Amino acid sequence: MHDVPNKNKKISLTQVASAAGVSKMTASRVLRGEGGYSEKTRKLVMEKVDQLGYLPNRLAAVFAGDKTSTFVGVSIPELGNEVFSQVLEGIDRKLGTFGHQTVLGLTQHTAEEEETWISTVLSWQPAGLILTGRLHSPRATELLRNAGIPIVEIWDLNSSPIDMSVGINHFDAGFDMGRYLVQCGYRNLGYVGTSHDIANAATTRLAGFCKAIESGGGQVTKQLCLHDSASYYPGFYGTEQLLASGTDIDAIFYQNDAMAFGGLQFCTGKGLCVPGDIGIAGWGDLPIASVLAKRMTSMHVPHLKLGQAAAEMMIARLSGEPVGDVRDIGFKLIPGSTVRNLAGLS
Amino acid sequence: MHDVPNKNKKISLTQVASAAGVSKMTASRVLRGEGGYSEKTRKLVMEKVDQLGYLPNRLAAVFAGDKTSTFVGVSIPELGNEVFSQVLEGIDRKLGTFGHQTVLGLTQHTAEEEETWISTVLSWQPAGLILTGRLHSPRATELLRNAGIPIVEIWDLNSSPIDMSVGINHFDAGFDMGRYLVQCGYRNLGYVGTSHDIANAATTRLAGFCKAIESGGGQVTKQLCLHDSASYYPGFYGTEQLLASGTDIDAIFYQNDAMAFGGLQFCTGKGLCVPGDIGIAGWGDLPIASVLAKRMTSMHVPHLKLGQAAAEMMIARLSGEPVGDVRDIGFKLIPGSTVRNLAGLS
DNA sequence: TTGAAAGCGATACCAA
DNA sequence: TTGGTATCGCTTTCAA
Repeated sequence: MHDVPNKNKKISLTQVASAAGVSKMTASRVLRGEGGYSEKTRKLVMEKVDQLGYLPNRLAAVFAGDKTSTFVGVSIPELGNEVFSQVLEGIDRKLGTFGHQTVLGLTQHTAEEEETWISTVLSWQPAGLILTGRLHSPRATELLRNAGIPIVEIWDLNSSPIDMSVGINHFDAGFDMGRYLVQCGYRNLGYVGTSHDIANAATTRLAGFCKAIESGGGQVTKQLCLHDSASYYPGFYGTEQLLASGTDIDAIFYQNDAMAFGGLQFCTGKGLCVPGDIGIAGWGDLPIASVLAKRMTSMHVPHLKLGQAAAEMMIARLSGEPVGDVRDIGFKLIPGSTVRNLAGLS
Repeated sequence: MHDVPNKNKKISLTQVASAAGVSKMTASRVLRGEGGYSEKTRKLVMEKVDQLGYLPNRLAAVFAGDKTSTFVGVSIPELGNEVFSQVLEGIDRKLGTFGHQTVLGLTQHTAEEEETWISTVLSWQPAGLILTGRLHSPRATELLRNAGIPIVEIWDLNSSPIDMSVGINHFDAGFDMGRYLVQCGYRNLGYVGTSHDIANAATTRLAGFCKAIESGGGQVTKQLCLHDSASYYPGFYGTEQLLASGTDIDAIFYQNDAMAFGGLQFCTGKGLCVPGDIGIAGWGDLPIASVLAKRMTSMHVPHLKLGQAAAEMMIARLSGEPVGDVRDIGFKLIPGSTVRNLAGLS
């Protein structure tokens, strides 16, 4: 049908070698650029490679060398939350630079999905694993401990990781946000987020937040955890639900900026002034925040950098360089203008 | 350190078999549930599997069986554009349901990156490939034609695909949007998008858009293609640049809703009324559109469904079911309120 | 119902 | 600078 010479025919190294009139070992050496052959031989072999359209079978190579593959398994809860798509982008770009491939796993925030995915991906002899979150099922934990490959747990900083960890301390980040709102004079707080079957970073953040509010003499009157994705519309209707309950909330903390923007739109639509009538605080300093007229009160976390850092730790470990176990990537409060700024911060 | 029996030891099928006192063929049969063994044997083998913590080596299995793996390579231009993260989510979830794994490739919209990635991923003997876009380098095209595995080209509908294709006709979609704006009375249009080294769906869309505008007696006075990602802030500053050029534009068409929202924010910030002073049309009907006070004029495309459809075609093909070559997933104009609605559509 | 032997495509190791 | 041979973990094939 198409006049390509090798349609649907798999060419093996042996065929290349015999076409070039050398042994397959020589051909193998040339292809790996390992050295130990003459320039003439190299040319001859490469010529045949092009001619025959030879594609190496990496499966066989890994298998023969008793090595791991260049795969890195990466688990992410969901892509609908922009936070995680940024992290994934950071990881994949960096891994790609070093010749590794991402094998993706969307766990939908469940430990069960994660466990299934871990055992499958391990059977492909990956070079390493990058996992979002620190909570795994008992069997998953055992699999990970026995895997004998580098493992980076990201997002929620883990002071005693299975192997390595990159992220931030979400309790502290939540606490800082709570403390800031207290400083701004808020006492009667609400929270809108999403819930999942396993405790996660957002839960930890909320715990830190509550702690700070309570320490400051306030309280988190109403916490709403929707069974939905952490996106714009859930922020919108979550706010509606929260305010409908009639409690006299003076500010709302959201799981991320997307939800916060949804909430902002709901409030504005109802004729509420932000921050005059109600304060709004988001999380993540997501791209949308950069175009809003009022800077969103939020917490900046370098998501892309976090992903890159995770990939870098992985690669350093794979190349035998010394790597620290734990890396705190940091966060930064964005005071913004969607809460009253009595704190005098800028 | 941990009292697990098999820490860092790889258990092979042979070891399981000898522990169970059977041959490795019997053990292999049990593990694959292939039949041809007694219940007693099955129990015995499975017991040892649990005891030893055996994890199969799928690399070896694929290799031995001379089959393809359960990998499906999926190339996506970028995750920063929410359109693509939705498509990817649709693909991965569906593939996962059928026991396949996504090997991700972010091509950054370049044919060169795509080519490199294709040849790498092919060397892992994937079951199939799902590629975003229809334009590939000559070598990539040859590799794809010779790969002998199912290939789905998504996003930009391809009437003569390499193998299969799912998506929409972007020219038609762009044309429809253009025609609608003409019907609404707009004649002097602007465009803000991003550019890449290869022509892509957005380019095709723009071509259709221009065609419609010109057929209607208008013109697309200014087209801005930024070297940036198709996100909020580029929409914002792109609009600034466009309007600074002084041409008397009455409406702007954007590459997607995120950019359009950025533009909307810029216009509003400058005191322009939308759609009174200027019309704004986005693309994709992205999640943010659901919380805006004014419904964004846009084009709905079922991104998640598109991803799922691609995965379904792949799986149907892999299981030998008959599959059509081309599937049009459709689009739907959202008239919205960010353009003057003289057309009387609702 | 079970097992023994061959072989998948490459690399490691040792010899020439 | 080159080549022969064993081997990786599993499945296929054929025989018992």
